[in-house]
Amino acid sequence: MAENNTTISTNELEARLQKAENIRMRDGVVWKDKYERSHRIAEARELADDTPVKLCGRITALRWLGKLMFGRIYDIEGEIQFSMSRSDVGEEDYKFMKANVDMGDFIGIEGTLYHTTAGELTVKVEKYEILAKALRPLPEKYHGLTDMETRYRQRYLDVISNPDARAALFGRFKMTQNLRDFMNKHGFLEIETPIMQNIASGAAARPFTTHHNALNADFQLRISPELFLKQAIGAGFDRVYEVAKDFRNEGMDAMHLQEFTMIEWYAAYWDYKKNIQFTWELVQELILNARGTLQIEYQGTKLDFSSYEMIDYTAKMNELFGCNILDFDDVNVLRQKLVDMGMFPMSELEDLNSLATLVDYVYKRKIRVNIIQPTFLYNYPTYMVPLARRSDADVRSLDMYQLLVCGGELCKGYSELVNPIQQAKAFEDQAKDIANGEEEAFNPDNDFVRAMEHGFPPISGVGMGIDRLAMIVFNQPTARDVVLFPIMK
RNA sequence: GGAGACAUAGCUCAGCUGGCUAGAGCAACUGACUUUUAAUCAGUGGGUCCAGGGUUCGAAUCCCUGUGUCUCCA
Repeated sequence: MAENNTTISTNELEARLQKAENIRMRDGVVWKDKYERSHRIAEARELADDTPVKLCGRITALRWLGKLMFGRIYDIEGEIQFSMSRSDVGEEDYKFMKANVDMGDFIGIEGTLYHTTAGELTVKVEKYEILAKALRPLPEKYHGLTDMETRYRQRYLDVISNPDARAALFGRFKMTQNLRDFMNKHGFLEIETPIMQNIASGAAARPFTTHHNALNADFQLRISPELFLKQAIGAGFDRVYEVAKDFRNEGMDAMHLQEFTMIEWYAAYWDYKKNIQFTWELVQELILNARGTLQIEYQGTKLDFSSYEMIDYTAKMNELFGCNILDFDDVNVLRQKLVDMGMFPMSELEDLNSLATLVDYVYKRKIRVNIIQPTFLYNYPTYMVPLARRSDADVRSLDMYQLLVCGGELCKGYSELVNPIQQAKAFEDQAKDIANGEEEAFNPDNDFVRAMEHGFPPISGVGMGIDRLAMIVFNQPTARDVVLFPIMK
């Protein structure tokens, strides 16, 4: 169903076309160019009775009771009821409205606020203007739109008719706005870095490839903005962030989208401990703003964001493995040990060709799934990430952390590796893993190493998945439910 | 990549082991109605039963293929 072949009920379309023609004959144009409102709907809801208002929006309800009618106009922030009587607007305009205005149309209304006998805030309309005709009807008002395909492909209908979808999607974007406010308030500057890159790096993921005709070269879509953002710090930008669409050409499920949004921020002269605190303040503020409380429920699980746990990743893994995972430098030895312990069959592990993927595999199945309440994991083995700073206390460990909720990673941050000699070596090790058949390794980036050789200050940076955070905050089962227009085949 | 489920009016859904002209509610159309909240009441119209093929006297229904969507697994 790639092309637009959705049919319109014949008599419905004909009726609406005729009404459009009637409007054209009276007004000259059907689809108007503007309307000067006095307030937005949500603003008008705060005003006292008898206040004169001029409002506009899409009609979502119409109830005709003879010489009196009630209707409702809608926008993304709110809805308000209006009433119109034949005596107030005049017989001719009243009849015209009844004959030619449908649910789904846009209308401007002018009148005063009052409360009905049932206690509902209502605009008593004295004058109206038809602003736009809808040729297709809205979905049914009571059941709303439930067909998942239509909800995704025609998301505007979903947003109009399903309050839950509206709350999640509107909330997501308000949250992103809030996020920017928070970053700006703390002295971060929003910058932009390239999406089309020669070789995508900064994460272990398969990229999308495209072709640049003018340069006659293949490019990859970014999988992470990290390397460019750190080069911006090298340029002297002290604190930067980017709300970045990343693209990873991998499997699709409830938690993973191929096109997703991260915010990454980098601060010179901070370490990861400072960033743990900053991350927590940010997450708390976003949840509090969106939900008004730090105790929220996600798909039946109660979550409490008033406090967090800290778990030492290496210590936890050592407990599980019965040995020190920092002592290994050969993936085959560790893999054999896991098989000997009876933790996994060899067939399940044989395609994991680096210590990083092997350890990560075990972590995801044995540890991550059990972490429900907000938890910071910290102290990771150095072989896990080639871009993070080694601990000054033990070079085999990283100054890195992740925030987990409901068995999912919301963000990853670390003190950045700014030692160019270690960085070059780490990329060499990644290149070996790639040569070893490991697909999930970081692509070396020599331009990045050169930038680091020119000198980087102390840095700490974080990447946080906005889609995942929005899923949790707005209690949505899949990441697509917080994406306005998700990709469809 | 593997398995399962689903696809019927603009929307939400019925439609039994195959059997009259495929139904309901909302929406639309005609009419009544000055305080409705899924308004109510009376009447009318509206279908490529996802597409293609097969079985059969007869297919929305059974079988095959395809398309799309969802869920679970890898």
